[in-house]
Amino acid sequence: MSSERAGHPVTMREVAEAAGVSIATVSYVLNDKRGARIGPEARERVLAAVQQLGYRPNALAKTLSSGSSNFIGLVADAIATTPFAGQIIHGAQDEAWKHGFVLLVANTEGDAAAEEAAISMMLEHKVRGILYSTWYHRAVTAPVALQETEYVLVDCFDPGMPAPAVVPDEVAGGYAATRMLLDAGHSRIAFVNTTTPSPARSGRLAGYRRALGEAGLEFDESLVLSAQPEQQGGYAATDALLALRTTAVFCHNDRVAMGLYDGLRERGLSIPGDIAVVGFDNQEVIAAHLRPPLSTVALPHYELGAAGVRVLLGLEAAPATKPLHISCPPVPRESI
Amino acid sequence: MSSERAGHPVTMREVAEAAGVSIATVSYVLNDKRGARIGPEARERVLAAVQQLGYRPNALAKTLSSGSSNFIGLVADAIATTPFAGQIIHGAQDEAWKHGFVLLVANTEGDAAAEEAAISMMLEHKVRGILYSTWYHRAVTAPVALQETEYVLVDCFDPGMPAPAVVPDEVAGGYAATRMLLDAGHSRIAFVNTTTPSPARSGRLAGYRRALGEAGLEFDESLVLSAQPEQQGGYAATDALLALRTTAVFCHNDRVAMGLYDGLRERGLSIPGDIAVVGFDNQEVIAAHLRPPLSTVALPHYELGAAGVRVLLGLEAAPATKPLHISCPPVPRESI
DNA sequence: TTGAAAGCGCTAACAT
DNA sequence: ATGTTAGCGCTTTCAA
Repeated sequence: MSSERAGHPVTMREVAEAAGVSIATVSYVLNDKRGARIGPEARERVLAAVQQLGYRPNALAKTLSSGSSNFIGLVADAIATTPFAGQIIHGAQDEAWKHGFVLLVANTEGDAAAEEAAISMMLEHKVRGILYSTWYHRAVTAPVALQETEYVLVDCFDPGMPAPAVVPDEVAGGYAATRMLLDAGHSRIAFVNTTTPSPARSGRLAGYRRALGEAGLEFDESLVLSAQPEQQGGYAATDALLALRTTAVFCHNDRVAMGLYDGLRERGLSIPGDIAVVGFDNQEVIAAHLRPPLSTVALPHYELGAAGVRVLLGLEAAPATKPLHISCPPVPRESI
Repeated sequence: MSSERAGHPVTMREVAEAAGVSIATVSYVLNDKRGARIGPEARERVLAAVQQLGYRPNALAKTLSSGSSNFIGLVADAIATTPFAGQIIHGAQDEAWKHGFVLLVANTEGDAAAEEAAISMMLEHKVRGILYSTWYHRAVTAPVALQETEYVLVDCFDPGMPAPAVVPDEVAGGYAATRMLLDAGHSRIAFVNTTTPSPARSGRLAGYRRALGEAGLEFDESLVLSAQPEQQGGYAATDALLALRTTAVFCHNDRVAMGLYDGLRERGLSIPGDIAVVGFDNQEVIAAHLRPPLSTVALPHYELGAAGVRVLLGLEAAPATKPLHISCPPVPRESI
C-alpha cells in the first residue's frame, strides 16, 4: 500500500504492468464487466496489484471516458440563515450517496449573479442534474441556466414553468396541527398566522379551516390573528389572543409559539392548563426544550432534499403540473 | 446560444471549427494564456463562437489534462444534528469559491465505514484536499485514509498526530464571557459548566478563571456548578445557583441559559435585575429571542470553515504543533 | 479469455 | 500569432 502520497497517484496502467495484464483487463475486473470473462488467476493478480499499490481509480477520467458523471449539484439560497437548510443538504446528500452520486454544494445568498456562477460551475462539471433549493417554501423564477440540464426545485416552485418541484404539504400540515387540538377536545381554536404572504400562510390556514370544517365547527375569521413570524410577534400577540377567550391556539411556527409562551407565562397562565398551544416547523432547539415541550408539526426538510434527488434521478415521479407534496408529520409533545 | 440540451454538449473542437481556428487557440483565449499572443480578430471570432454555440468548458476534461482539480472535500460527522454545522459548510463553501474551488460534501454521521467511503470518494475525485470536521469541538483520531492527501481538521484536533487543525478559542471565549460580567460591575460570578469533559468545558473554565484573576478576584470553586448542557440542565440548576447568592452567572451554553431563564422566571426573579446571565454559542434562534435577549459569546463556525479552507490552500499558516485558534467574539445583548 | 487501440475534451509543449 | 500533437487516466469496441 504505497498510493504514492508524493509522486503522481498510481494509475491503472501501473496496476496492469504489476499484474502482467493489459489495462483493459484491469478495467474489466475493477468494473465487474460482464461480457468479458476474465480468468480467475488474472483477476486475482489484478486485485492483488490494486491492493499492493494502493490504487485509486480516477473518477474524473472515468467520467470523461464514460460520458456520465456522478455529480449532483445543490444550489441553496441560504445554507446558513436557518438551521433548516442543513437538513435539506443532509437529505440530498444521503439519498445521492445511496445511488452512487456525490453532492456539489453551492451557496448563493440569493444573489442572482452568484446563482448564475454556481449553476455554470455545475454545468461545467457535467452534473447529472441540479437541485435548486430555498430555505423557506416560496415561489421563485428558476434561473434560465437551469434549462441546460435536468433540475428539480426543492422547497420552492416556479409558477411560470412546469418544472418538477418538491415542497412541504402546508395544507396537510395545518390540518394536522389543528387536528391535534381538536382531538384533545378543543373546539374554540385560535390561529396566530404570519403577516407575510406565502404558501405557508395560506396553506396552513386552509388546513386549519379544513380541520375545523370536518369537525363540524364553523370557521370564525376573528379567531385568526396575524403576527410577525418570530418570537417577538408571538409575544406581542398575547393580549389579542387572550381577548379571544379560546382554549387553544395554533401558532404559525415554533418561534411564534416561543414568544407566546413568554407572554402567557408573564400573565400567570399555564400551558396547556389554561391554553393549549401547537406550533409548526419542529425546530428542535426550541420545540423540544420549551417548558412544557411544544407540540408541533414537522417541516420535512430532510425528506425534501431526499425526494428532490429521487425525482431528479427519475426514481420517483413528480406530478406533471404541480409540485410533489411531502407530508408534514405531527410531533405531539406536552403543550396540549 | 444552443448549448445542445439534447445532443452532447458543445465541445472546444466545435468552437474552433466555428471560429475557423485551431482548438489550441480556443484554449488560449479562453484561459487568457499569456505567452501565446492571439490576434485580436481571432480572439474575437472565438469569443463570438463561444457565445453563439453556448459553449461550456468541460471542467473534468480540464482537470484531467491539467492535472490539478478544483475540488475541496468536506467530510462532516453531522451536518444535521446541529444548526451549527451548516455554518461551517457555509464558511468553507464561501472561502473555497472565492479561490476558484468547489465543495464536495459528505455526511458520515460519525460512522467509520461511511467516513472511509466518503474519503475514498473524495480521493478518487482527486480533491485538492479534505476538511475533516466535527459538529462540536473535540479530540478525534483522524482516519488514516486522510494521509493520502492534504487535510485539515476543523473544530477538532488529533492529539496523536501533528495535523493542521482549526478550533475555536474556548479559553478566550470563556474569558470574554466573564469579562462582560466583570465590566458590568459584578464581582461574584457563578459558572454553570457542563458535566461533559471536553475542550469547551475546560477551556471556558480556564477563561473564567483567568478573567477573575486579572480582575483581582479569587477563584472560588464552589461557584462552579455542573449541569447537563441543555435547557433541562440549566433549569435544574436554578436552586443550586440561587443558593450561591451571586449577582451574575456565566452559562456553559445558550441552551443552559434558556433553561435557567425558565427557572429564574418561575421563582419570580428578573434578568438582569436580580441576576445577570451570559451564555455561550450565540445560537441565533435562542439567544437573540429570549426575553431579555441573551448576551453571549459566539462560536465562530463560519470562520472555522473558512479558515480551514485557507489553511488547506496554504493561504494561512497554522501553527506547527497546535491548532489554529479562532476567536469567539462576545455578543452583548440585554441580559446583563 | 485477453489485448490493442481509438477516443472522451482539454492543456501544453513544440513547431511553424 | 497560431497550428500540431502528444498526452491526462480511463472505457470500450474490435481483434486475436
